[in-house]
Amino acid sequence: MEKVKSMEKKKLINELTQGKEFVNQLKNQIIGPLASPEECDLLIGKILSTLEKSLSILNLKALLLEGGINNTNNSSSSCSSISFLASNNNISPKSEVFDSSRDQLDKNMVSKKRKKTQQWINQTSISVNGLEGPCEDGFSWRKYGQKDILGANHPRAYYRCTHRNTQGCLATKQVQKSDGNSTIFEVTYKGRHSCKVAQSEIFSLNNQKRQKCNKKQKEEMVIFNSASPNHNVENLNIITAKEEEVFTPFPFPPAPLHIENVEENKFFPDSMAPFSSPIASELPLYLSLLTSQNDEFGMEHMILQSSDSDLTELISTPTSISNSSFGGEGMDYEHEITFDIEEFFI
DNA sequence: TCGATTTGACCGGG
DNA sequence: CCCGGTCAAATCGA
Repeated sequence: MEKVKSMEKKKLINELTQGKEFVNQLKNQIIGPLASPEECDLLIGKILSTLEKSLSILNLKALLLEGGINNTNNSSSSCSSISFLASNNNISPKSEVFDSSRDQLDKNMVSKKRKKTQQWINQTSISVNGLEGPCEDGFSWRKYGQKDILGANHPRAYYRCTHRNTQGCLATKQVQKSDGNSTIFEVTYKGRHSCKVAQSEIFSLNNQKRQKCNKKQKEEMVIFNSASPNHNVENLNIITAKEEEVFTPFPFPPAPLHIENVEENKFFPDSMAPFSSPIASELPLYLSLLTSQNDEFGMEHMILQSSDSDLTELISTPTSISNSSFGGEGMDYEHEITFDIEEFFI
């Protein structure tokens, strides 16, 4: 295990160092008078590649961690279950769901009394042209409640999928302004979209995004190059938010992120499991998607969280083709895995 | 008129 | 009994 850690560390450092070099080269290309679009494109490709490899390594690490927690090291059938802490800035303020789930985890060590639907926490910071609000995520939501939460400065809003009645889509989300930074919205997704409308939108938008990906990356590079040297995350958020109308809204957290109890992998036949092996062939594509999402919506981090899902609720969800593509229903989540880069190599 | 939002009431877990 | 989550009637607005 220690050897594996050491190797991963070296690989990761190597990849990140390479990436840094490529960025420097790109910087010189852009600033220099002989900037050629082809070379920039090539460098961007290299940078993305190193980042993807780094993420792959991080994914592998998370899987190993999960195995350690589970004490059932069947990582070959596990899905990645990572909380992405993209940077140390804007560390998440205390997340209630997160903490309660941590309690849940502790309790689960003793008993499995209560089951909850799976949930994700997505922090967004959007402040564009004086307008503030959580970013669009590609789905249509209907607000059904608002509640003042004890100890929180801001009320929590409850949304459910607009297609709940028509298609029985049981996805819900909760939106709450962060206590620490009122421009940050903590969005907690619960359940899974089963509505066809939303998913077809997502698929078409994702396709559009892939086509425009390269072009967009160039644009971002230019934007960042012209930005002040000490631009921060807020800058990023503003830039990415402005691009929202052009690029894909943040889709519902994709299935491969879900934590899955190894023993219950029956919901993921091998042929369907997005991470049937720690670094599967689909991984680069998936990671590419993932990083794109992060870029576009300025997520300071995206905490993935698993808890026990409500099996009965999930079973009642109408089945559709796209359901399976979103990761299979009825998974019974047992564990919460958080991923802290700082502790990564301890 | 109809769909979305607001908001007080209600429910259930802890 | 407290608190988070949901319901549903009232209200809004396009």
